[in-house]
Amino acid sequence: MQSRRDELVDTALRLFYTRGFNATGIDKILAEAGVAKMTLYKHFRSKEELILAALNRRDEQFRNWLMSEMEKASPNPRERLLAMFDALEEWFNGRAFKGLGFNGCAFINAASEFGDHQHPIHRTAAEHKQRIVDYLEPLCRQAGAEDPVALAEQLALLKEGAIATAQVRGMPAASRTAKAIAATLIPA
Amino acid sequence: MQSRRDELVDTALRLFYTRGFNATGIDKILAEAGVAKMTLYKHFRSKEELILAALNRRDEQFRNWLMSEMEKASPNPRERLLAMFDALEEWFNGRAFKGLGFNGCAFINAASEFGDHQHPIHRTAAEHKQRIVDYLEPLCRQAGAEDPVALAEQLALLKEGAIATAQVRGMPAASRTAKAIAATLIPA
DNA sequence: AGGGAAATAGACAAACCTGTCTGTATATGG
DNA sequence: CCATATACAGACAGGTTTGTCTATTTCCCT
Repeated sequence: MQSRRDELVDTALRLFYTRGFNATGIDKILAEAGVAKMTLYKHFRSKEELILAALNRRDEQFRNWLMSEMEKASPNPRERLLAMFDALEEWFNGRAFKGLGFNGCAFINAASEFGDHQHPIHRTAAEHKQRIVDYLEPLCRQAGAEDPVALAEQLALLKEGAIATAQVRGMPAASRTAKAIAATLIPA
Repeated sequence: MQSRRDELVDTALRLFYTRGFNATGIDKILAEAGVAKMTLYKHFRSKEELILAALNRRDEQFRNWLMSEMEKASPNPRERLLAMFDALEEWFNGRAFKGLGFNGCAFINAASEFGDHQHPIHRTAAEHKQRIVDYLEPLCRQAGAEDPVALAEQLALLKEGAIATAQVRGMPAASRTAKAIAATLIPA
């Protein structure tokens, strides 16, 4: 059973993700969550804190999803890394998160709306991206990469490129473009 | 000499780019441009039309800059394509557009704030990205690519990945990661 | 069953938003 | 040099925003 706080964070995440952070008012979140305003301000000091909570939820949700997709695809490190791009395509096609169509990366979106790199929201976005790289690196090592750190950065960059391309141009197949490149980079 | 309309569009572009579209109010643009409100609404029917004008200006400005950087780097197609990533690094380090620090890609930002793919602003962003691909393709052909269309898509995806990485993680060196990959894709 | 914590509805303040309107001033071209 | 177009300042309407406050109700635990 979900606490009021959790319902608030879930609804906020959904609305922030689908309609933007600045464009989503507190009142809309409250109405959709069926929660009173004072309840929100008892759990969070401000809208900014709610955004941070929503992004932290998304970080957990997204990385859990991505890792489990990769890990269930194959025990082989190379195949696992390549499976990331198959997972992306599922996401781009709206099949990854129930009730949450693809609207780009929540963290790229957040970093774009809160451009100042010192801003807590921007920093949270940067941390998420770093965690993805940190997850890829040992896999790159296991796959026999000469420079696993560099390869992890390359694969992460391909992932970002696929996301941006899929979102802006409405091109879910960008995942395949990225996968084809990745296949040439990961040792056989 | 610049018309009032041009001053409006320039100021709007600068503020939209550095502080976001929804977060930037009409009044702030008017104050910074030193223009009266009625002048704005004589030239544009709404804020949305001003955003579209600003993005069209940016499309022209950005592609002119990118193409001239590439073309002055080398007459050789392969070198020209690789020079794109050197240009990106200049941009990431804030040296590309006078008085306009790097804040990600204005079109990725726009597509993220106006997520609906049917929205005129989102469409304008998609068109810009397509024009970049259309510029790369003949160069890929001249460089001797087996499948120039596919290579153009790959290079464009690397560009997007570098931009997103540079912005979210504050990592201008992402351009070099992308360039290293590009060098393996373009025939020697 | 009763006491305390938590959630509720709804009003409110103060600031902001976009877009309209009025009346005045400036500048340019014939 | 005057007529016309353009831009000006500033008020205004009507709606939205975040965050605070009060007074009431609901729920849970012992």
